[in-house]
Amino acid sequence: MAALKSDLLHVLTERGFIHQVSDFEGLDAAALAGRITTYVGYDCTGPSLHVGHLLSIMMLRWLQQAGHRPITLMGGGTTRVGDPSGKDATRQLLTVDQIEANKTSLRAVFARFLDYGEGPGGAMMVDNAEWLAPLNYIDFLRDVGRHFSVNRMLSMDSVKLRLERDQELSFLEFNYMILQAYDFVELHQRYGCTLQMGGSDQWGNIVNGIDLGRRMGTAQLYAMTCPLIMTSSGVKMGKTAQGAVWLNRDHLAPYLYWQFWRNTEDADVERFLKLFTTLPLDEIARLAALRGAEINEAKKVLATEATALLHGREDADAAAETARKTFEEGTAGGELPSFAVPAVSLDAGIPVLSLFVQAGLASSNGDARRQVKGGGLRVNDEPLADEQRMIGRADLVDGAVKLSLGRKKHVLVRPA
RNA sequence: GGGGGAGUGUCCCGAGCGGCAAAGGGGGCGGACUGUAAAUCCGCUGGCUUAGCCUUCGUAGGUUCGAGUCCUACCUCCCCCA
Repeated sequence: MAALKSDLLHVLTERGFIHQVSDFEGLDAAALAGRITTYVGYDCTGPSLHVGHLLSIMMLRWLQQAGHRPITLMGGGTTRVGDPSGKDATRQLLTVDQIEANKTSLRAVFARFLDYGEGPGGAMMVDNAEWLAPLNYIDFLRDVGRHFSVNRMLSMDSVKLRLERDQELSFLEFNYMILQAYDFVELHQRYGCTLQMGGSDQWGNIVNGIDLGRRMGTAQLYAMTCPLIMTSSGVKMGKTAQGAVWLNRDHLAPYLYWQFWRNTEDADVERFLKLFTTLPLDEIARLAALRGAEINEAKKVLATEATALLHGREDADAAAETARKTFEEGTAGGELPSFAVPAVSLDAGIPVLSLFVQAGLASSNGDARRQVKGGGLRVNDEPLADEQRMIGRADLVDGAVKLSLGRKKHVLVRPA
């Protein structure tokens, strides 16, 4: 690979964002020559994005920073079809209403990372339902479908894997790659978009778009993918057993988001600082050099910076302060998750077990009971030994009762 | 259409001579040790008003004192033949 000349590829490379690029030199030259327009597509399969999406958003952010124009493409049309990539089985088909609701709910997050201003480098939000929904079947087959070879489609990973494992692949899903390829061409024709980025599982779909573009006479298009992030222990990042690590604050409070980053494994700290914060590399190198318990300082910086990008500096600092009070002072910080109980029932007294269940720290009374036996529950930092205990007004400390499961999960119960 | 095989604990994989709340993993949660890390060790992992009761093995019936296990029908998936 020749020395990189463009800021764009330089930054993305040294921060570890790049997994594959279709034509490194060509893209480098294009980025150097002028403003390029790039898109990343987001399916509307859920009500919120999660940390798995963050990598591509950060790429768009750096790209905009380097003077180029990002497009966030909402998959209002493609989600009605469903991407088979990386999925074992057909997903439940979402209704159009659900997709629309999801789309609305996803939008806000992007504005935290990208500038949707009017300028030539301003980001754009586009929905592919705009051109996919009105398509006429016969026309589409003749104009676009004729460029696709079924022989080749069958050899694509997303299709091949399903066939090899004898897993159902509906004709509907089989069409997904055609629509995504067409999106790229459409975005090129409408907005001069020449680069599509995405996760490494999107490589095949993106390259299809480049091919289709060539056949339909667009300028040279480019593909760039980012790596699939696994934690050092080999788990796909952001998929906890409780569910995804959501970006929308009504799905995951800033404090809990901060906690997610704070609990990063030592071995991942440097990589995550590069990918998920905008700190300069020499600062990151300094933090990553910390050893032993000192690396916790780096984790706090990671947590605060990553949270600040998404939720703002103020909420990030508040989360950090709450964590400090909770974990270093052993008191209760104000940003801890809280849960309100009617004042009258508090006066009457509430059985501890059911209180833990209501607070979401136990899934059933039996679960809570087991946790008591295992020594995992605390009330106001006192280990809970008596599962019959009643919680009442007398247990309020500074207006709240602090319930804890293990050392990390705390909920404040307040009268309402 | 004909022949064969499979569906087990609402996270997954998976054993299961008619006595089964059902082996064993993985994952998860908790405890110990630590640094809110990793590794390691230990415990837990259907519900309840917990010496007991209730609900679970694709669905619905049946045989039996007793069914995940045997019988019948049906559903779904896979393989071979057409």
